[in-house]
Amino acid sequence: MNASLRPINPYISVDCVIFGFKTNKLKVLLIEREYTDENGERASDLKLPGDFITRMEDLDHAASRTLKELTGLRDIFLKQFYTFGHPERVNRKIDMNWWFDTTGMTIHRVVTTAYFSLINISESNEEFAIKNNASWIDVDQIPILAFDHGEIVEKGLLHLQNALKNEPIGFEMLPEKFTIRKLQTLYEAIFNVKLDNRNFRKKILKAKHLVQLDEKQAGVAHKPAYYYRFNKTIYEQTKKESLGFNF
Amino acid sequence: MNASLRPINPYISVDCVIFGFKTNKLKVLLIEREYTDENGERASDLKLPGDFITRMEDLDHAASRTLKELTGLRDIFLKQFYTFGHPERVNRKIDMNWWFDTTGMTIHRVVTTAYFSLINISESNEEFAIKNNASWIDVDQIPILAFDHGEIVEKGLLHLQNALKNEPIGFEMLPEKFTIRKLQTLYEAIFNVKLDNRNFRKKILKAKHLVQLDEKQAGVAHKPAYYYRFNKTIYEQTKKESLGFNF
DNA sequence: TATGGTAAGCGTAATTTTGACGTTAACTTT
DNA sequence: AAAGTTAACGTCAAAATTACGCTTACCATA
Repeated sequence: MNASLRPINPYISVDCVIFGFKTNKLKVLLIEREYTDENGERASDLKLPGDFITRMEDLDHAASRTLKELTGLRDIFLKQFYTFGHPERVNRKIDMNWWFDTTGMTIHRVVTTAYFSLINISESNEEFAIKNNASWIDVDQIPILAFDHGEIVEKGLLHLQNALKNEPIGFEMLPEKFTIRKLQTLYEAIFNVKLDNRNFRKKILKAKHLVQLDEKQAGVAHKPAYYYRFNKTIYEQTKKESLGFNF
Repeated sequence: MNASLRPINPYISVDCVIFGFKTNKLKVLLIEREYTDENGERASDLKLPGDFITRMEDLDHAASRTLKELTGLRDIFLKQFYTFGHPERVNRKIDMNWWFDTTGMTIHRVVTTAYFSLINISESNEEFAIKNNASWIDVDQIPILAFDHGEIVEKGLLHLQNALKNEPIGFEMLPEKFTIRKLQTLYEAIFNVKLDNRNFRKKILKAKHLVQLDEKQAGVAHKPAYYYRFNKTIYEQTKKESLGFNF
């Protein structure tokens, strides 16, 4: 993170709103940031994973680099959603100071391009994240964040919802094999609604891209559910270009 | 446009994909750019309206400023859709030279945030645009453009289509008063499909936000159509948060 | 003045989709 | 063995979609 080691472009950064699903809740991965407050005392708050881009680096590359450094993961779902460029978006003393501390440069203004990412939280990548002072915070328990990151998370959630309405990307936050019910609770968490399990099943299976496996749940105190897997090939072949207007 | 006159931020620019509707075709407003080619001869091609942001300027502000300078219009539909930041996105000699000529600076790399805008082409704003060497080009007749602007237009069209599926913004490209059929041809042009007039009417009028006026068409060789107007208040009150998944 | 062409605007009828809910099956826990 | 839970199947009415038929009101031309 020390800019003196790398030739950064101090005008442009990327920030990642990384979503995950744990204990049936939608979570965001946030990093603890330590800084010196106005009384000269050490304090901490939370920020989004992000970084300045380097001199000749693509935005997408900077985002996936950030993700990799934080989680150890490659090739995960990552989509640009908005660029925040208000000249006063970062104007608090503690934020300016933190930039100076981490880059060694006096930075006045940064335009940041935000990405959202979907991750299947696993033990290994969670441990990896914890080592980097990151932790999964419930989306509706997010405290005041550093910079304008609260606004970015909010907008990111809206974009996630919109994306999920138009393409089946929910499975990106689940293990390879998952039950229909698990997918349903994921949708419920993201849209903050209750859905009817029978109708959800009907609707999601009508599209053919979820294939049932032979394997069932085990050890559950009820009729065990079959596991399913997303099949990208089927999805590509069967997706219809619906021209249905929603207004 | 000469940077020596204004304190620009030479790292970040905005570009506007300005859509309009003329003779039942979807058009994009492009500017003729003159440059000196590799043989030292004057040549010209087309580019998107855009500009570097100034030192303390918001991205949205830069975009609407660009729009105002080009069309004379204020308060028109304008929405950010994507930021292009590939380090090699501008690497042709003629493009680099053109930057040098217009800014007086040697510029290596620019990240640009793209907006799309919807305009009701009128005589007055078209004249205004022509004075600035701009002209309305049919979306499926677009030649090779300067910089990576071809790619930007393409992505802009996809975002326009997506936006139009989720909110009734088509009227932004029509006069205050318009017929249902005109709106239909607009949808047909944007999505490049044929629609059934009876079903389109049914669907669009089911939402209550288009209100019929007393005025009819005149001078047409068929039953004259009533004019309609978009009513924002009704739209805000009646829009429903549809949670319908499209996949 | 009559006739033909055209799009407006009304309607109908079959099909598909949605939403609410009933029911049995298959597992664990007590 | 009984109770509790969710899976997975099915039913039914209402709503939305889709494909059309038809009459109306205008202009153009004969």
